[in-house]
Amino acid sequence: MPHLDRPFDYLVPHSAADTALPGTRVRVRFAGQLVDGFVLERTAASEHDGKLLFLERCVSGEVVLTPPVARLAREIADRYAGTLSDVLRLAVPPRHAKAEAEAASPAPPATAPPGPLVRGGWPRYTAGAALLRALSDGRMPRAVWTALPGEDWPARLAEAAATCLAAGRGALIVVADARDLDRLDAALLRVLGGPGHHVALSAALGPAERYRRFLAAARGTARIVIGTRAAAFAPVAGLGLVAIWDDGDDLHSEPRAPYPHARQVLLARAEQERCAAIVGGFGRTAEAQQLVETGWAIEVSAARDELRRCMPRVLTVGEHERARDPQAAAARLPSVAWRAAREALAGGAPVLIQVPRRGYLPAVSCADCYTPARCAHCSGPLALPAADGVPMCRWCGRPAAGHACPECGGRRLRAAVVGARRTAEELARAFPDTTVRTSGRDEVLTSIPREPALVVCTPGAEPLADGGYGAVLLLDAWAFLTRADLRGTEEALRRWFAAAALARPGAPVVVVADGGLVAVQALLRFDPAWLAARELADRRELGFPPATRIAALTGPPAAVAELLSLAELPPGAEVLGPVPAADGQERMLVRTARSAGKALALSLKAAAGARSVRKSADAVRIQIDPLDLL
DNA sequence: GAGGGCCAGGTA
DNA sequence: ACCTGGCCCTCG
Repeated sequence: MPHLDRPFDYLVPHSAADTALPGTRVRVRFAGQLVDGFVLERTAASEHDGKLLFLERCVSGEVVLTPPVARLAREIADRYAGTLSDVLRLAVPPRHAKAEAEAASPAPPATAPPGPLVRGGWPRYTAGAALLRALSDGRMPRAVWTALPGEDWPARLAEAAATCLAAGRGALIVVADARDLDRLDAALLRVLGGPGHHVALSAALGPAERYRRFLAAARGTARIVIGTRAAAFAPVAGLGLVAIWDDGDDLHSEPRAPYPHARQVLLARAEQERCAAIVGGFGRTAEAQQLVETGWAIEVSAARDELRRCMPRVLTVGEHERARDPQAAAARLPSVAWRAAREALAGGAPVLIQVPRRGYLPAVSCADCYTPARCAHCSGPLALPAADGVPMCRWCGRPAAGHACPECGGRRLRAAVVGARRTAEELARAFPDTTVRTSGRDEVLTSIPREPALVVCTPGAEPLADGGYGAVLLLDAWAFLTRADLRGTEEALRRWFAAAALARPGAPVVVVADGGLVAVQALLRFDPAWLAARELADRRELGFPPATRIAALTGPPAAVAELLSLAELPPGAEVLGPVPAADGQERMLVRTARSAGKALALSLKAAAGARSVRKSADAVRIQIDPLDLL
């Protein structure tokens, strides 16, 4: 409960004096019932005037909530207007007694920790060698790292972590998904020369294995922890470095209350534990740019001539050229893309084709008047799941067999957006002798061999190609940029860079979008920093995060209004809305200066506490700087 | 969330 | 005199 979000004092019986140490789990009687808790601190006296109860029971002597993590969780709860226990649910995995017992005698790492490291691939970057040197000296460098195209980023991060370990400190690296985690895991095994020094934490592990690995970190057996977003809270003994890869990926944003973002958790941690930080990616977010512009972090990116050496050759096909291109009308590929693909295949290399949408025809419109085809029931967009299928609503799933256009009565449909499956089908016809593979949500390919093939993928599912792709085609690239949200441009570029980074140096990257678009310009220059600086400037102008702090309050209108009436918002707070949200709810926004962000969150938390204490019905969701706002 | 005290307004 | 519901508070 938000109004109960504070520590409570208990007496420790003599029998528990050596067990109930800070960070252990206990059971206590609270308001008459038995509840779970963590020991936060042991003190000689209590400030509480009333009488104290004894701890009911020590659950285990295992220290699972180390004092630094407890402090971190408190700060994150405050920043996101949430409760400590909400954050702890994310931070500390459920206990698994068997795992705890069997791991009682931890198997130490098979190999000795690595010595001071080879400088690896970092000297290719400005300040790269200095970054490693600082890590190895145990200092706390902070870097926004923009990786070169084709970079073996898992190897670089593994080198940074190993350098920390050699200097006697731990490291924590967070990636977006299981695929990236596997790659990083493999890189660490290589660089560290074997298992034992590191653990990989992810939600996909079973409860026993998850807890087992968590304990290896908590006990300091494994000094390097890698994982997906929740690992940002993992205990790491003597933390020397936190790092996040691809911080623009939506997956770094936790979908459960209080909705923290892994980047922010790690940055808070770097401050609190006075350790080094690396925010890396092929692209750059406005948030990372802000770290550079405020001087919090330094920029680690390639010198221009180093970039030129490994940069692909970016070509654009705009809408005008497309319209005049007879082949484009007939098939999916503009002739520039067609030629690039053919040459790459002839040279024995695979070709990557990124399509923004999966499925067959994920959006269709009237063949006569181009009106988007919508569901008669819920107005959702109609899609064609297969060549000979019946159109279906993408929102409610109802088939729309008898669809007739409300504008002109036409019954024929045409593609409004072409999906990955349909693209693969068309390419198979256009290149009859070539293997066509697909990689998307349903089946993601990790890597493909060094041989001619067409690889159709949706963003984020690009397989690695041994030796790199001979050409990369970014089809329907404009589709990203028509998204109404603010992050559309940044997101488009992030995905294009991720795909283009897999091309061989000098190989063509064909982007089907107008060359005048800002995102396309950034791709042509291969300069994510330039786009990020523009993005950040735009956000400043519009008053959006990270230039400001915004809280989104979502719930039934009366509940949202009540919360706002109870909140003592910091001076200068600006209330915007309401806008309708799902299920008859509505959403209000509260905007403050960044410097008032903490006060904003605390005031909303206090108001939520007041609502909770008066047992107000209907929850209001409080989100700080939510991604879907942008 | 549970339990309890307090008060207003009802009923026996 | 007693019951009920709403309101508000505490919980160590």
